[in-house]
Amino acid sequence: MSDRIERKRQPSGDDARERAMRAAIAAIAEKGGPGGVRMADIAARAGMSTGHILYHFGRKDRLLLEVLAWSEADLGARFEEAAAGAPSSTGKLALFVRYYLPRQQGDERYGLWTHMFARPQDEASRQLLTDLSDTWDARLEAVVREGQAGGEFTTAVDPADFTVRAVAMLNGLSGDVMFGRPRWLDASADAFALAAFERELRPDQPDRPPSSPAA
Amino acid sequence: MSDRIERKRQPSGDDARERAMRAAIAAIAEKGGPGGVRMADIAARAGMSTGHILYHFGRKDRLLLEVLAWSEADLGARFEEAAAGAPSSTGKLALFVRYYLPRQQGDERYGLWTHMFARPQDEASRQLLTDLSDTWDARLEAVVREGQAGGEFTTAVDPADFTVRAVAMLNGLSGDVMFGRPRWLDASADAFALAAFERELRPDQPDRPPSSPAA
Amino acid sequence: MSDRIERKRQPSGDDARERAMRAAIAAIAEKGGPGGVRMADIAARAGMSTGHILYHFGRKDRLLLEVLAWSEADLGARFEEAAAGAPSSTGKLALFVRYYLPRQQGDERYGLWTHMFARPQDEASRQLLTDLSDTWDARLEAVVREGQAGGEFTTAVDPADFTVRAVAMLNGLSGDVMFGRPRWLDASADAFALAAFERELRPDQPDRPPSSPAA
Amino acid sequence: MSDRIERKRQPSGDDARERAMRAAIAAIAEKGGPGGVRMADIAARAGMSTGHILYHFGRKDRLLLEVLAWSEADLGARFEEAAAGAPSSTGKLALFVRYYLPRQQGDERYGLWTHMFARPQDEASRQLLTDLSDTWDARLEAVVREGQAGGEFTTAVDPADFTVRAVAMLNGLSGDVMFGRPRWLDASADAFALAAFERELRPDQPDRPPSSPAA
DNA sequence: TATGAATGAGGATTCATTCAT
DNA sequence: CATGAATGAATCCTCATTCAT
Repeated sequence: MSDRIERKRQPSGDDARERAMRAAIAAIAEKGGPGGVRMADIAARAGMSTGHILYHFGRKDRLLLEVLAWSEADLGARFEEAAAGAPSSTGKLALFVRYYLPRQQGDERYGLWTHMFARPQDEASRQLLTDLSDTWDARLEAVVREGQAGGEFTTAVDPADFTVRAVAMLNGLSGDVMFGRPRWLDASADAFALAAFERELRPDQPDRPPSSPAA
Repeated sequence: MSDRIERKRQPSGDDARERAMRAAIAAIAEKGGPGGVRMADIAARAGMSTGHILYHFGRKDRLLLEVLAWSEADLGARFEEAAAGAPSSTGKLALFVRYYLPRQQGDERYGLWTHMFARPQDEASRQLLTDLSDTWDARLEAVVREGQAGGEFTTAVDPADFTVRAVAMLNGLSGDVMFGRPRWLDASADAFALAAFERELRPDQPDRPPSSPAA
Repeated sequence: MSDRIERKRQPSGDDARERAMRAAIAAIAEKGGPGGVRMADIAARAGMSTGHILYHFGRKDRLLLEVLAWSEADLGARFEEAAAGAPSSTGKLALFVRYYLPRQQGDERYGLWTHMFARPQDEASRQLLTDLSDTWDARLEAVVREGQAGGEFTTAVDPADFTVRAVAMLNGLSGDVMFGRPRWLDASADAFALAAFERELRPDQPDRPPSSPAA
Repeated sequence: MSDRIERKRQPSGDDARERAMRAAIAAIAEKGGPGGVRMADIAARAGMSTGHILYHFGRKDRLLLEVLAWSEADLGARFEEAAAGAPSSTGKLALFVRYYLPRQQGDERYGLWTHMFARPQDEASRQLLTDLSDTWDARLEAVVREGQAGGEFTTAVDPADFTVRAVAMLNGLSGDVMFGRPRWLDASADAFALAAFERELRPDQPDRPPSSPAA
C-alpha cells in the first residue's frame, strides 16, 4: 500500500517515523483536528526538528496520510484480534460498530479522514484512502457472511448491499457524533446503530423497541 | 434563526449581501471547496471590495455560514415545492433523495457542510447548523408519516428511527460521492439509496434486486 | 512598459511604491546584491510591513524588476539631460560611458541586472529587460549618428555595429569592475573604454597611447 | 592554484571527486544554473551521498569553484590543442572565439562564472577566479602576438589593449547569448565577434561588411 | 571513506481582517 | 455604504551543513 510499509521496523530511522506519527496523533487530538496542528507542534512533541520530520515525510499532508493509514491499520488489527475472540457473529458485529465509530468528540481519526477527503489528492493518495475504506467494508462484509453461514443472520440480506448501507450510515453517524449533535449526547450512537443492524440481520429476535434517540 | 434572516429583502444592502453570497457559491464550486476560496476571490466575482463584504458579514466563517443557510433554505424550498406536486409519497421520497444527495463531485453544499462542521463554532453557529440538519430530518420524517397515513408505506417502521438512519446513510453516501469513490462513478448513489428506502418502507413490493454497486 | 508606469504619482499608494523601491535600492547596496536582501530588510527600511510591499508588487522578483526598470529610467533620464547640455558628441560619448559603467564595486544596478538575467523569467519580464537594454543601445547609437552627422566622428564606422560591440564591451567591463578585477583598481575602466571608442570614431586625432591597464 | 589541484589523479578519492564534478556540471545544465542545483541533485547523479560530497569539497561554493576551474582547464586544454593544429593565427582567433563564447543558452560555464562572480568570495577564491580569467586573456594575447610576428595581423594594434577589449566584448556578448537576446537568435555572435576582431587585426583585407545583427 | 539521519535557520508568501477616508 | 491600502501573524518547506556511526 504505502511505499513505506515494507520498510517498517528498520533499525534507526523508523523509530523517528513512528515517534513523529505518535506525536502527530497526540497533537491532532489536542488541537482538535489536523488543520489546527502545525509541523512545529508535532516536532516539539516528538522531540525532533521540523526539518527532521519533513526529511522523513516530505510534506505535511503526506505525514497526515501516513498517520491515518498507520492508525487505521492499528485499529483494524485490534478489531480483528478482538473479533477473533468473540463468541458469536452478533458479538463481532457489536465490536465492529464499537471500533468503527468515533469514541468521542475529540477522536483524531475522524478529523484525519475528513481532512484527507476534503482536499484534492494525488492519485496514489486517493488510492490509499480508497483501500483503507474498502478494508473496513471487507471486514464488515466478512462478519455478515460468517453470521449467515453460521445461521445467526438471515440470508434474506445481501451482504455486500448491507455493508455499503451500514458503513455509509456509520459514517454519517460519525459526523453527527463528532459535531456533537445533541441527539447523541445522551443516547449512544453505538447502541442505535447496532440495534438497527440486528433488526435487519436477525429479524425474528424478540422485538427490541426502536432505539430511543430518534424518538 | 440567524440574526440576519429577518432582514432579508430589506431595501438596499441586501442586494450586496445576496451578490456576495452568490459569488461565494460560485467561487466555492470553482475552487473546489471553501478552504480554497479567498475573500478576494469572492469580492472579485461579486464586483465589490473585500472590505465591503466584511462590512456585511463580519468574518469569513460567518459569510460561509450564511451562505450555507441561504442555499439550504433555497434548496429546501425547492424540494418542498417539488414534493407538493408529487403524486405519491414514494415520489416524494425519491425527490428527497435527489435533492439531498450532492449532484456531483464539485457540489458546493457538501464542502460547506464539512467545512462548518469541522471547526469549533460559537454556540449560535452550532445551533444554526443543528437547525439546518433538523429541518431536513423533519422533511423526511414528514414524508414517511404521510406515506404511512396514506397506506403507501408500512407502519412497521418507526418514522423517527427510520429518518435518523436514512439521513445518516445519505450523509455517508454524500462523502463517498464527493470523494469520487469508484463505486459511485458508474452506479447511482441516488438509485441505491432509494431502493434501500423503498425495500424497507414498502416490503411487499415486487422484489427489486439489491442495487448493483454493492454487488 | 510596466503596467504600473501610468499610475505613477497617484495620490496615495504610489508613494508607498516609491518608498519601497528606494528602500530596496538602499538595501541591495548595503547587502551587496539582491540575493542577500530579504523582504523584511526592505520593509524595515521603508517603514512598512512586508505584507504591504507584497500587496503592491506581488512577489519579490517583481519588485526587483520594477526597481531595475525604475532606476534605469531615472539614470537614463539623467544621462539624457546631461547629454543635452554637452558641447560635443565626444562629450556625450564620455557621458554615456560614465553613466553606463558601474561607479563602484557596490553599485546596485549591476547586481540587479545579473540577478534578473540569471533566472528564468516570464515572457513579460524578458521583454522588459530586453527593452531596457535596447534603450541604452539606442542612446549610444544616437550619439554616434549625431557625431557622424556633425562631422565629429568618422563615417567609416557603422553606428549599429559599433553600438553592439561597444555596449557588449561595456557590459564585460562592468563585470570586471564589480568583481574588483585588480586591473581596474588603479586604472579607470571609464578612461579605457572611452579611449578605445574615440580611437575608433576619431582615428585622425593625435594619437593617445593605448591606455595603461592593458599593459 | 587550488589546494586540491596537486592532488589530482591521486589513487582513490579523486575518482569520487571527479564523479561529483561531472555530476555537478550535468545537474547545472539540467537545472539551468548553479542556483537551482541542490547538493542532493548532484549527489543523486553522482551516485553518492551528499555527506560524501561535502566530505571532499567542504561546502557547496567550493565545489562549484572547483568545477569551474576544472571545466575551464579542460576547455582551455582543448582550445590549445585545437589551436596547435590550426594553420594560421586567423584560424586560432576563430577557435578562441568559438571556444570562449557559450555554445548555447543552457551553457553551464557561464552560469558558473556569474554565480561565483556574484557573491563575495574569500581571497583564495577571488585569486583563483582572477587566474582563470587571466589565463584566457593570456591565450588570446598570445594568438595576437603570434599573428603579428607572422605578419598576419597588423602591428598597429597593441596586443594587451586589444585583448582586454576583446575579452570584455566577448563577456558582454556571452551575457546576451545566455539571456537569449533576440538579436543572437538568428545571427551568430561567433561570426559577429570574429568579424569585428578581423577588421581590426587585418584592416587591409577585402572589406567584409559589418555583420548583420547590428544592422 | 562513506552514509544518511538530523539539524535549524531562513524567508517568502498568503490572507483574513482592520481602518482611515 | 464602500473602498482598498495596510497590517502582520501564521507556517510550510528548503537545503546546506554537521556528525555519529
